[in-house]
Amino acid sequence: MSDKNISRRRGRPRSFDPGEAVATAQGLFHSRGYDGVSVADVTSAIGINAPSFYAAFGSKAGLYDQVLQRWACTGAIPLQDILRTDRLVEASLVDLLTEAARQYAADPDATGCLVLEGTRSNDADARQAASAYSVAAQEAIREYIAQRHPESADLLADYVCTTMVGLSAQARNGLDRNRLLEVAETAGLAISRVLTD
Amino acid sequence: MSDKNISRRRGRPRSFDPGEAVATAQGLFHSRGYDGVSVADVTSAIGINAPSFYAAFGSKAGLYDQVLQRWACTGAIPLQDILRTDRLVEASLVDLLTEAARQYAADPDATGCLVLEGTRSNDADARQAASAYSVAAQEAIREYIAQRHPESADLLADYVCTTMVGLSAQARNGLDRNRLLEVAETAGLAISRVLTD
DNA sequence: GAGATTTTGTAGTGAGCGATAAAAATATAT
DNA sequence: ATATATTTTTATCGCTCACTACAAAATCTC
Repeated sequence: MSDKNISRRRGRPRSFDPGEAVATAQGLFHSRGYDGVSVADVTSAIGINAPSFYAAFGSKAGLYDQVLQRWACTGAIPLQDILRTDRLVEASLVDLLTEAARQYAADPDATGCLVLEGTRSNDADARQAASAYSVAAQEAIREYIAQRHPESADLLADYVCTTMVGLSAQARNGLDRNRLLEVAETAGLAISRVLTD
Repeated sequence: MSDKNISRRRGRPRSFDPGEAVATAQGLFHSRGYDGVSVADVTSAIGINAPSFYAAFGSKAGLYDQVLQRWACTGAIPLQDILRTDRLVEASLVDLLTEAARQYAADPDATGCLVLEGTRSNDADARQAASAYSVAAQEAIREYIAQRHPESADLLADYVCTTMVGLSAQARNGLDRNRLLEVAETAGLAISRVLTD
């Protein structure tokens, strides 16, 4: 066996790193939304021409799929760290909302939630791709609540998700971190009320 | 003075009623959003050609302005009827949220709030036009609260508006009337908690 | 080096967008 | 009847969009 297991692919080598390209595209999509970013925007940001883009990603929707995957690994709120069994459900849910508020306002050039905003695109493919992640998150939240409060799980999951959607939209409307945090904490009052009655 | 004060305009008469055209356009914009409706969609729905459209409305943004005006007169939630002084502030605000939930899910082909969704358009002009109505509504809510609870007005106005934005988005995500209503009532718990502490 | 393989840059494609020029059509004013 | 005013129809315009055909360039295998 030769000393280089990593035999480089034949042919002309790529002039760009697809991983970095996905990261760049994630920033664009988060900042301006799927519809607000053209393929030309992406290629010029990466520094490549359109054919290189289509050879690597297939289509704009294909790139978006990879951006969403990257987001799930690196950018998403870590639900399993927040929805813990070692504290009250209401404490976890309030933590989730306040963490969302912090994250949605963290970068003034990329406000709101990439996925929640993606579900509002005018492109059916992009909407469906983002919705898959959104639905999965809502279901995870619902099951977490149901473990200890099955009778309130549906309602509270709807309430928490609606609040997160509202926080994301308001972040994009320009509300700053403090105002979002106060809204998140106010929403927490309703959660406590539901779970302690 | 002649017997016909209503002297008809000279020239070829219009083949369509601009008022009805605005109503038709309102339905389209509410259903598919500003970006999701093309001028060709509007003109074919009205049954006219593009030049007639531009002669009457000037531009797509001009039509949208008239749609928003019409919405304010006929479709908006009547804040002055709901934010009354003859009942508790919390009762009015909960009524506002539940009325929003009802209205946002009333027509399955035109879910959510025309204006709140308009503020999320990719077109800067449309965004600004819709935001003017949205900001005015938030300010009216804030001032209503401030009359009796000045210390909570900023926070509660943010909270109520964030909840309404969330309800509108969730209505467009397909949540039915009952689920929206339950979310609205849950949000009301937080309002009571803020105002009675 | 010869041939195979992959990516590159150039230069487009067709479709849809908002908006318009020009002239025919239809009304009133005199 | 003629002139004037307004809207109509027809046929575009220029632009951006997502996407691609094609051949030259760059690397590998042999």
